[in-house]
Amino acid sequence: MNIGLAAEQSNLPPKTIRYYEDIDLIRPARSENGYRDYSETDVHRLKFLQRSRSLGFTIDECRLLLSLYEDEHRASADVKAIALAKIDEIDRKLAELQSLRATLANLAGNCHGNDKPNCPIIDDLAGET
Amino acid sequence: MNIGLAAEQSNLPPKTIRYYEDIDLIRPARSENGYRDYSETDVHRLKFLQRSRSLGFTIDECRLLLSLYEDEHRASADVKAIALAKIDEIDRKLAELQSLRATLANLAGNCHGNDKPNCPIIDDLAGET
DNA sequence: TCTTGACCTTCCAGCTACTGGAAGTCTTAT
DNA sequence: ATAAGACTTCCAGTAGCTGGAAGGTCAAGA
Repeated sequence: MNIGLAAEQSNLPPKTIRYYEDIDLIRPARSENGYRDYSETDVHRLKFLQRSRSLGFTIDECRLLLSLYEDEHRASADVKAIALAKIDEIDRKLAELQSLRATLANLAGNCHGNDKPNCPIIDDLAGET
Repeated sequence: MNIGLAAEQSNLPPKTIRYYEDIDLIRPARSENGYRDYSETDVHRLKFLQRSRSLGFTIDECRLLLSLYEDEHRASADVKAIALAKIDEIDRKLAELQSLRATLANLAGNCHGNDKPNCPIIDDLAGET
């Protein structure tokens, strides 16, 4: 099938699919007219990539997951380790965002938000206690 | 003062400070030998940028905040609006990360994590129910 | 048959916010 | 005199696409 249909079925933009080919994540056949020709297997890979990316895995992690996906002798422990590492990463990001949020909420809570220039948010950014 | 000292005082790497000049966030004077020459005011701006960036504001938001910082006739409502918008953005990111985390934790929780190939994480990524 | 429009191709540039490195200049200390 | 260290500019690379230009291909309608 052509890239348009593959895009529709995998829920990925054609541009992204071409990019994935550029970075060797997928290697579709070519029709005689030079068009890319995706097999069902190719579409499975694309869907796998779409889902993996949407769960926050990086391209390199996707590459690894894809190789495990296609390895019949994989150990599920290897897959689980990747997922747990990603959860750790997410937890770190959550903590950071929560801390930022608390700081901003505190600053905004102390700001009158009127037409006067006096502003504790600006004061904080300027390093004034 | 030279860029090294300005870097030390603002807690920003020299490379970053030069980049900020490139994108017109700061315009230091030049000494006769061609070296950048930062005033106390420049350092205040740099510190302001460092703090703003560390709170998650984008460069463009910093540009805006900086203009408010230097505007004696600013309305604190304008500053507060930026902070509240950023909090909203953080909340959206938090929700997304929490959702990702829940999905991954659920998948990992169902995976035996042994040396067998059977793996519900891979199954999910592959779109298999 | 011709044309129009949709789809495909490649290639290049740009996005965010820096960061690394090369090649060369200047200052400072010994 | 020289060597270390700090400074300069410029170019390239990071992640993961996305937009656009210039052109080739294909199917349908007048």
